[in-house]
Amino acid sequence: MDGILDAVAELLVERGFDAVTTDLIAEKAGIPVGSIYQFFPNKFAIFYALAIRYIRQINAIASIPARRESLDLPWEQVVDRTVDAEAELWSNEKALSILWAGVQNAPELKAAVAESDKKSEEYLLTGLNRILPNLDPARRRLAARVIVHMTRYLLDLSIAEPSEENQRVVEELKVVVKSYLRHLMER
Amino acid sequence: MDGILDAVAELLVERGFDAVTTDLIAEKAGIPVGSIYQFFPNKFAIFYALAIRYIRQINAIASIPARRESLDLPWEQVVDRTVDAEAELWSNEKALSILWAGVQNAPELKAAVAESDKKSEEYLLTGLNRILPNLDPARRRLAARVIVHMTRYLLDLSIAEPSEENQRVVEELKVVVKSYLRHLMER
Amino acid sequence: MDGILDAVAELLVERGFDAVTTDLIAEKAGIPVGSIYQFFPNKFAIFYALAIRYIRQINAIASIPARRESLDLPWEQVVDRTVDAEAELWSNEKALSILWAGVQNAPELKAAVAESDKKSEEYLLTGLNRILPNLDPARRRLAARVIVHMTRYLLDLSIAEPSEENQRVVEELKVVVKSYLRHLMER
Amino acid sequence: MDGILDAVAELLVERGFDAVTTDLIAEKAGIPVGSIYQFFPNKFAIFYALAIRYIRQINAIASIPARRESLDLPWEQVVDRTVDAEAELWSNEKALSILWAGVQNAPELKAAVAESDKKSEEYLLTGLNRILPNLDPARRRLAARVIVHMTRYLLDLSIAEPSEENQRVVEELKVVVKSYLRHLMER
DNA sequence: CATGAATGAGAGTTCATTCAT
DNA sequence: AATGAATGAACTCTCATTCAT
Repeated sequence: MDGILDAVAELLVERGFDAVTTDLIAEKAGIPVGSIYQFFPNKFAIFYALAIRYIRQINAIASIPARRESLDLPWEQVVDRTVDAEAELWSNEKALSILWAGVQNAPELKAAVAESDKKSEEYLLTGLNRILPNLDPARRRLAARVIVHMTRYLLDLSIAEPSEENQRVVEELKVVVKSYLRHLMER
Repeated sequence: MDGILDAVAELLVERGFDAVTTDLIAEKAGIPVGSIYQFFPNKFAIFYALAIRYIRQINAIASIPARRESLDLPWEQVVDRTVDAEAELWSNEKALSILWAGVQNAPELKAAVAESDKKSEEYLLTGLNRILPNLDPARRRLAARVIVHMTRYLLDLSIAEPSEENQRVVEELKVVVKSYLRHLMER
Repeated sequence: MDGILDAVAELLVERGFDAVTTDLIAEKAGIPVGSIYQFFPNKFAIFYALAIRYIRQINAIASIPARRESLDLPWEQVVDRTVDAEAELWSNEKALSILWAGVQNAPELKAAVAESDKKSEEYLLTGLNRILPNLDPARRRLAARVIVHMTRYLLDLSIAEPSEENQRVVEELKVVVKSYLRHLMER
Repeated sequence: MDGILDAVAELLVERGFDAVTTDLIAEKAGIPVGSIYQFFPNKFAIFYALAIRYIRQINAIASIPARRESLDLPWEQVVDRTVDAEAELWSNEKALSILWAGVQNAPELKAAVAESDKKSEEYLLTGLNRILPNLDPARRRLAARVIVHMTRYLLDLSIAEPSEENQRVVEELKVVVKSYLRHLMER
C-alpha cells in the first residue's frame, strides 16, 4: 500500500499529473492493476492517501513552534528551524507541489488541506501566545494565519531545482517573518 | 474568440479543470465545436490564451510601483494600492487559481508565468531603487523577488469566497510587506 | 477548373492521397473553397476529372499501334514507340499512380478505367490484326489484353525516381512484348 | 489477433479501404474497440500486420523456383506452378489488391513490399541461374525483376470475379513468360 | 486472494460541404 | 457569382474499472 503511494509520487515527478494512469502505477509498484483496488476504492483515493501522508509530514513540521523543547530557544531560532524544515520538505518532495496543483478541484482534499492549515495555525498560535502576549487575540490569530500561508509559497520555488538562489530566498523569507513579528511586538 | 475564453473561465469555476471538455466549451460559448479550431490549434492553446489574458492583467497591476504617478505618493500607499489591486484580481477571477494549478504540467505555460513573474519583479525593483537606494543591489533584487511571490500566495485564499475574514488577511499582508521594507530601510 | 486539377496533381505528389483536403486544394489553386463547388459537385468528382484527364493521355498513347502512320513502320518499332510513350507518361506524372491507387474503391472510376483499357485493347488489336492475321481471333484479343495490362505494371516502377535502373526495366519490357509476339507469329 | 486481421480483410472487400473504421473492425471481429489496442498500437499497425501476413504467403509462392523439388521438373512446369499459385492467391484474397493500393502512402509498408519483391527476385534468380547459365548476370537479374513485377499485374485481374476469361489471361501470362525465357536461352 | 484481459463511454480533433453575406 | 466562416457527424484512441479465471 505504501509501495503504491511511493510509485505514484515517483510517477508524478517523472511524468506529470495527467500521465499517472493506473496501469503505470501498477507497473511501477510491481503489482497487477487489480490489486490496487484491494487497497483503494478508486484512483482518486490513491492521490488522497498520498496527500494525507504529506499532510502528516507538514503537520509534524508545523508543530515545532508548539513543542516543549522550543520553549528554551530564542523565538528567532524557532522561526528559522520551522521555515528551514518546511523548505526542506517542499524541495525534497517534488511530487508535493504537483499533487497539490493536480487535485485542485477535489473538494474532499481541499477540506483535508484546510484542516491541516488550521492545525498549523493552532501550533503557531501556541508559539505566538508566548511572544505576543499583549496583542489582541484576534490579531494574533490573523498573524498565525498569514505566516502559515506565506511560508507555503515556498511551494512554487521548490518546483525548481534546489539552487543557491532558492536557498537565498528561503533565508530572506525568515527575515520577512521575523521583521513582521518584531513589528507586532513593538506595538 | 474572447467568447471562448470567457466560456472556459466560467467552466473552470463551475466544473473544475478536468471537466472542461471541448464540447462543453462550445456549448457554453454558443458555437459548434469545429469553430473552436478556427481560433485555436488545440485545446491547450485555449488555456494558454486565457492564461496570457490573465498575465496581461497581472502585469498591469505589477507595473503600479514603477509608474510615474507613484513617485508623488508615499511608498506605503504604493504598497497598499498594489496589494489591493492584485487581491481584487485574484478574488474576482476565480478561474485564475484553478487555471494556474491545472496547467502545472505545461512547460510552455510555466515559462510564460515565469517570464511574467520576472517582469513583476522588475517593476517592483524600480520602486525599491527609490526607497532603498543604499541597499546592496543583489539584496534589493532578492527583496523584489520575495515580495512578488509572497503576494501571489493570495491565490490560495481567493479560492474561498471573498469574505470579511479574507479581507482582513489582505490588510495584514500589507503590514507584512511594509514591516519588511522598513526593516530593510533601517539597515 | 484545370487549375484545380493541376493543384490536386501537385498535392497528390507532395502530400499523398489522404492529405489532399478541399482547403488545401483551394489554397494551392489560389481560389476560395466555395469556388471549387462551382465546378465540381463534390470532392470525388475532382479526382474523377483528373483521372479522366489522365485517361485521355493514356488513350492517345494507346492509339499509336492503330494510327495510319504506324502502317509504314516495322512492327517492332511500333512496340518500342508505344512502350516508351507510356513509360514516359507514368514516370513524368507521379500523381497518376497515387491517384490510381487512392481511388481504388470507386466503382464509377473503376468503370472508366476498364472502359479505357478496353479502348487500348481495341487499338492494339488493330495493330495485331496486321501482324497476326492467321491467329484465332479470340486468341488475338487475349494477346491484346495481356499486353495492355502487362505494360501498365510500369505504374509500380514509375513511383520510384526515373533512374537508369528503371530505364533498363523499360527496355526489357519491350523485349518481353516482342518475344511474345514473335512466339505467336511462329505458330 | 488473427481474428482482427480476418475482420479487416473482410471489411476491405465488403466496404472498401476508407470505410474500414476501428468501430467496424471491432464489431466484425466481435470484440470491443479497446481490445484492438491491446494487440496493435494504432490503426495503421493493423493494416501493416495484415500486409505482412500476405507477404508471407507471397514469399512462400515466390520460393517455388528455388526449391529443391523444382530441380527435378522441366522449367516450363516450374513457371506454370508458380504463376498458378500466385494467380490463385490474388484471386482468392480480394483484400490483397485493395490493401496494396490503400496503403500506397505508407512508406513503412512500401519498404516491406519492396523487400518482399527483392526476396521474390532472389528466389526466381536461383531458378534462372540453372536455365540461363550463360547469360550475363546483370541481365539475369533484370529478367528476374521484370518477371516478378509482370506476374504481379495479376492484381488487377483478381479484383474482377474469378471468371473463365480471367483464367485464360493467366494461361496466356504463362505463355508470355515462357516465350520470354526461351528468347533469352537462344541468345 | 490474485490476476490482467476485457470493456466501452467519452475524449480531442478533422474536414467536406453549405449558405449568409 | 464569389467568399470563407460555420457546421457537426464521424473518426481514432485512452483508461478507470470490472470480473472470470
